[in-house]
Amino acid sequence: MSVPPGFSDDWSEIDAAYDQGPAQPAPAHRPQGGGIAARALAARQGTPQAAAADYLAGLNPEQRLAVETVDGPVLVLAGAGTGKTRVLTTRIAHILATQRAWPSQILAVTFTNKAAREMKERIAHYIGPGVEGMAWLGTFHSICVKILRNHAELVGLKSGFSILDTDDQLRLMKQVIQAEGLDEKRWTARMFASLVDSWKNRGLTPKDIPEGEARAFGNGKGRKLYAEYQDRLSVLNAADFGDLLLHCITLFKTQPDVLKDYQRRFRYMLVDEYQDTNVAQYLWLRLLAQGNSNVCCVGDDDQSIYGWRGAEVDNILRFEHDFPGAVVVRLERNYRSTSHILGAASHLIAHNEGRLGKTLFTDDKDPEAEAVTVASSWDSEEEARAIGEEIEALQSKGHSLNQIAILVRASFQMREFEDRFVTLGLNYRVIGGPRFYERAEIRDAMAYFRCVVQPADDLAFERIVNTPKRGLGEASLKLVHELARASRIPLLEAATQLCRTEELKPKARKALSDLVDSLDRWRAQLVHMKHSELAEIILDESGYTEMWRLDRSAEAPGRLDNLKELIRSMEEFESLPGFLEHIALVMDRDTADAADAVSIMTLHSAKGLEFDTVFLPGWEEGLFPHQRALDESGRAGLEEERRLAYVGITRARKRAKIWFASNRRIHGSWQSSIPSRFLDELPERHVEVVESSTRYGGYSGGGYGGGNAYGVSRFDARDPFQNTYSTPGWQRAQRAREAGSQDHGNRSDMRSSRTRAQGPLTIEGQLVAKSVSDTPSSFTVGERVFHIKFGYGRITTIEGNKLTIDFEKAGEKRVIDSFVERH
DNA sequence: AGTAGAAAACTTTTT
DNA sequence: GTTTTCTACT
Repeated sequence: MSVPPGFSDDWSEIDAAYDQGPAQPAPAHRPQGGGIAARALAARQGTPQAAAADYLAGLNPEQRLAVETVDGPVLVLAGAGTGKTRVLTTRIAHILATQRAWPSQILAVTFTNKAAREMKERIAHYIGPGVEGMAWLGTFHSICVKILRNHAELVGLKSGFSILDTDDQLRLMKQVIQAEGLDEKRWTARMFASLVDSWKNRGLTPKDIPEGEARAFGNGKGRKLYAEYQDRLSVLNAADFGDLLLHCITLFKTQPDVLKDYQRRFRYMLVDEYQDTNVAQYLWLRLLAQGNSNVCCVGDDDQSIYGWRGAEVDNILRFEHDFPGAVVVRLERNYRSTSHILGAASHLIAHNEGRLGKTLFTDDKDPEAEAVTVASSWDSEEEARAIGEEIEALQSKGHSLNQIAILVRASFQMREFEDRFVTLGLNYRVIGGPRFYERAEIRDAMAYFRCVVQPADDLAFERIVNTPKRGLGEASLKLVHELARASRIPLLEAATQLCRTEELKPKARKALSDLVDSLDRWRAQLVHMKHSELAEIILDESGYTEMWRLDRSAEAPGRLDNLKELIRSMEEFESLPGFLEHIALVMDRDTADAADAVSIMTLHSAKGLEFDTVFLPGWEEGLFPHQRALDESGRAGLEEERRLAYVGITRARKRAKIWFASNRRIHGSWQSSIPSRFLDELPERHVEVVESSTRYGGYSGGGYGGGNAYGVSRFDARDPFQNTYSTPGWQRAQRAREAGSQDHGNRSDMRSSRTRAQGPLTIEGQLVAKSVSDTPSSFTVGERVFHIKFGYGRITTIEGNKLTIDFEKAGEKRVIDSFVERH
């Protein structure tokens, strides 16, 4: 297999640059005109500082130190909004302008494609089109792929290896588990996948994993399964995400020459979001940095939110130890947010232990600055409604929707906002969300392409062999599999051979040989046909497009659109292999949406962004902090959730608006909720508790005998470092919850005295919606009741507080007793 | 072989 | 509430 086009070119160009070697690149090669590099060059005879002032101007002393300390290890602790990206990009500009290295000799690593793209754009500002020479600016994964493509054979792969997505990965693991004769229900592929992932994140190959962990899975067969899986991958000439790093590390460890080559190549290394690196990434960097130690890591321990996928905050905490003589620069001057927002965020994050500790400050002294607000609502629906209203109000005051974001903890929260905004006709865009490439139709299409490009890609073949339906069922496929296994050949090869025999039923044989022939034909066309055209032909001739055209379901047209979009985006690439790689690594599609729209996204995907106004809904115990984080990771989990909260608040420039709802639907049933403990951890002087306009919320409360669940006293003066579980507000909230369940029996009567739309009572609201109850309902079978949505009906069955009602108009429904009234 | 209907499982975050 | 997976039927 040859090197896919697009790589070989890069490589020779880089080699050329590399061979020319150090410090004095010929001026002729410099980007034409404009950039600072040229100007710096011109000013070279004069004082370097004068020339430097161009791009160094406007940096504060700390930033400047971070930029100018180019030799030796540097750790930049950059708090939120302190100009982190600016430092990184200026530093690169500085290295280039001072002729210390060629663009191709700088390794700049980010985590997301977005970050890489952004960095590239910003560097282009300084050096013009010369950025294109920065071949080694990218995500960890994309850089690893680039390296592996050139040395694949040394780690048991061929250069054209394919990169598996999670879907393929799971199917392959399932096969491995089955082959071992294990119960797939007891040992699911999903469990195995996360286990393997965690091993790979720690840089462990099958032989390295601790015996205990190896034994814990699959009746003690963990290690064997892992080895088996890796074997299958290498037979398939494929790598999963974790492999990209792992193989790279193996390569560096086993091939000193190769490592040395890269060590010399990368004269300067920069790592963004260092707090998110996992052990494997750390090892990788360590190996490269052994050459020269010109490593600059930028990060913020307070924004480490990816511990669940193997990120080691420890990497950043340990930096000085790992890289002796490291210069540590703290960036604490915040240029983004008002002092209220900073005050709230800093006070919150101060509740975490085990942080390097930074104190953000700002010069912003705007007397008009708005305090961070905390508001409450009856339920999540009303939360969406109220936030929608606030956004409309902002809009009518001339605020741009692009400057407004809603940041949620979990993606299921997004739907309610979408629903509401659709009703309001408010423009919104969901960022993150289900990825384009993850959609079934895109995957199917990609599987076709993969089969054409990589005949040995069994997983792709399996995916499309009977999509669309060709009458190739289990029985036929079993034969193909058996032959493939027996002769150690790829499935496609086995299928081809099988078609020449009489083993298959005539119908199946015809179908299979048609497919095989088509694949061969397309492969032949690959050479001389434009890849986007060929792609269209493949989808048409395979009957795949037809399949969706005939599909009468609501999604079908959208899927066809997606396929068109896929073909269209293909045109931007030189070749089919190049495109396949792009899809595997760059999961997000560019939504350069110009339209004015509110952004809706998760807190995780909001990292690195900023908005004038940020809405933070769903600050409730169990949701945020998320129950699972607490259950699985205890205190560390809580601290990570708190960092997430910190990230959320610090996204705001001018306004941060926190919300919580008293009731939320989780897993389909209503659950009452109590306010997040993080609310207790906000400092009173920067926070304003807002009276909910609709008065459902439990926040300011009142009226309920014996005190209010979480009102007034939430911000009682107290020691800020006290254990959060014992804060007055937290305890009170818990007491209120207990009181609530005891009183539960009474409340249907209270409830029936009013309709839902009028009730101002706050605590009652919390109780009403409790759907899980062993207290018997006060209703009786046969009673005639009224439901706000379904109208009148008669109760046929009662189970606890769940009623089955035969409605006159709506038919039989199961509803919670609190939503009906006697009639 | 394929489909329809029902039960079961699953819902944190993602390169 | 939704999606996936299994089972039973055509």
